[in-house]
Amino acid sequence: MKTQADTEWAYKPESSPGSRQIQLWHFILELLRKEEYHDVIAWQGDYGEFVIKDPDEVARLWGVRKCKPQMNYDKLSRALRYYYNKRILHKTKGKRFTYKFNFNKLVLVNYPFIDMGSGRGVPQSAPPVPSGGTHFRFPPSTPSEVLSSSEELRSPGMFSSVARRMARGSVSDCSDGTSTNSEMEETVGAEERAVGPERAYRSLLPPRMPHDSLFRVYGAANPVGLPRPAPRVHPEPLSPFPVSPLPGPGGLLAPTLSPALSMTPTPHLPYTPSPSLSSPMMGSHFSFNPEDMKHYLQAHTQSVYNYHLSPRAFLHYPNIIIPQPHRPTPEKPAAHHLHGPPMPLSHSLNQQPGGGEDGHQHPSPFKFKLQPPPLGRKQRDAGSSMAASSSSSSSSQSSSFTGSAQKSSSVLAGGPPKIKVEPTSDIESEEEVEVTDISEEDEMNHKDDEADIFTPAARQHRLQFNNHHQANGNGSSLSAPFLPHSNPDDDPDDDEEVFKTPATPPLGGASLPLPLINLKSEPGQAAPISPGGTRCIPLKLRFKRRWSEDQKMEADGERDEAEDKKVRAEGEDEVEAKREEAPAAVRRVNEVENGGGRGGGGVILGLKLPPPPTQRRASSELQRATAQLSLENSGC
DNA sequence: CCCGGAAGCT
DNA sequence: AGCTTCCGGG
Repeated sequence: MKTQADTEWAYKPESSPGSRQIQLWHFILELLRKEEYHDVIAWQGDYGEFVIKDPDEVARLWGVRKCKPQMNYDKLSRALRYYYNKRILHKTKGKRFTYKFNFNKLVLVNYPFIDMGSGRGVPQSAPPVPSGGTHFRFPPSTPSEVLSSSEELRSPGMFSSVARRMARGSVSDCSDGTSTNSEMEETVGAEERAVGPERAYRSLLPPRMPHDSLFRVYGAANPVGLPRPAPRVHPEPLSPFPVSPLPGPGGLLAPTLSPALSMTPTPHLPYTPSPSLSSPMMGSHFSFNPEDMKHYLQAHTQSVYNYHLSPRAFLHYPNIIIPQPHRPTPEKPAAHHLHGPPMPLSHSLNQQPGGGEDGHQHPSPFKFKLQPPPLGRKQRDAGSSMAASSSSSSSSQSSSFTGSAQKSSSVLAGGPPKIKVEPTSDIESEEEVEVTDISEEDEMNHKDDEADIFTPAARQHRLQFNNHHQANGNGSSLSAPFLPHSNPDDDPDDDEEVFKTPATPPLGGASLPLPLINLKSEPGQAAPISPGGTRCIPLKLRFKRRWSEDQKMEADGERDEAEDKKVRAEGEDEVEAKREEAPAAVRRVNEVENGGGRGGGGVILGLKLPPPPTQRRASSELQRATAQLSLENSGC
């Protein structure tokens, strides 16, 4: 077994063996979210894409942080490359010093609140991600990781921890993480606050902004999805992070809401039952009653599942379930299509029914699982992986579920937990052990059974997802997790494959577990809905439709490295047209920017966006701060 | 520049 | 596990 021990390390901030210290990608994120460093590294382009304007500086900073004076871009880039396999990052081909995070659902899901950069200039490319936390990890790709879940990630805790971490200064000292806790430099806080408002606006403005939606959702929804991170606790509205460095085992619920959230008009939070989904079912009579909530949730969940969202995400929250797709419902598919405002869906849930504010501590473990590593790459994977896979088998789930599940079962599910259990059939490795998320498998293989059931469309959908892989970055992955469709943009970046959130738990899970199951089997309870039997299906269909439309419109572009993809399959997808890549123009822009930036140009750039329609503007603030770098130098 | 294998460190 | 170092290759 794997059990916690194995996985723990993942969360552990600094203590874990192996990795605990700050991880490079965390560090990158950290820098990205700070204005001070916009001269050296900044979001740019597609969602999750960033450019290192000053490689040497970034490397230097990294070296400082890790106390590796010898660090240089060559080494740093190697480390970055190392992330390719993990699927945390990938290179944006054609653009120098430009990489892209594979944000996916996972991140969002897990750390929705994070706002990434928030900084002002954050382009759409900026994904909401937690920046500073060390704990925060992407989904694991290995088996062992898969299970990880426990400690921090688990719901509330996770958030809090993340938040805390965010608080800490980025570069700062070289201290190992060991004692990190104490550290905290306030620097961040101050800045952030100041900016707060701006950000907020920023987020509001952009059409697409995924984050926005997320934030909102979360804000509103927090309660919903998670056991609720302490809702009321908001630290400060403006301040992005609460500050507590250490995560306590349990306790900290810091609400780490993203600034955005706070900023956002709260109006919807509380109320707003989510128009979107409301559709048939709850629409009219939605209330915050527990029951309603339950139904609501279920419905969403189902939809989501069908969509291929990762179930895991949902699983995490036994009781509640997930936020669901933010997207407004599909009712109108056409409506602008797009970016529409993210609707609130989740928020509705948020409110926990009944008073729920209180407690909640569900232990749901958040486990993330990632996909198997890159198998594609070369020999290494190939040979070994194959072998391994065969052996794999199931193992698993048992461990994972157990605990948490029990408690909350009643909530949603009511029914028997159906969680699934697939023995991982083919999946490669133990990874699957966990709950076996179907989704993953699907994604990977695209076999999905579940979805198909519902409709062919679904299938397509998935395929598309898979195929896209890199889609343009529409970015939107954020929503993906919760919402399948959120913006038109959102596409799964691709990585969807990679990041999946595994879900967790069991129990409560019962409700969520598998789509198939749910749908079909769920008897009374499950069906939340409405009178007819329509319940989920309709929704699903709608979503799909929408999705399809969106996808087509967007057509993703870049497939860049098809390498990965090739693995998956061949098949049928292809429907959509893929654009070859972002147009040259884009590149040019980038280059220009880059060049300028590095040279001292100082230009920030801001915008550019390749993709579709939405765009955003950029802000021009930048320079301000190089001085701050000095902070870091502290001494090692 | 960028890519990854390989070895080594923690 | 997660880099860090080196390094040959494109």
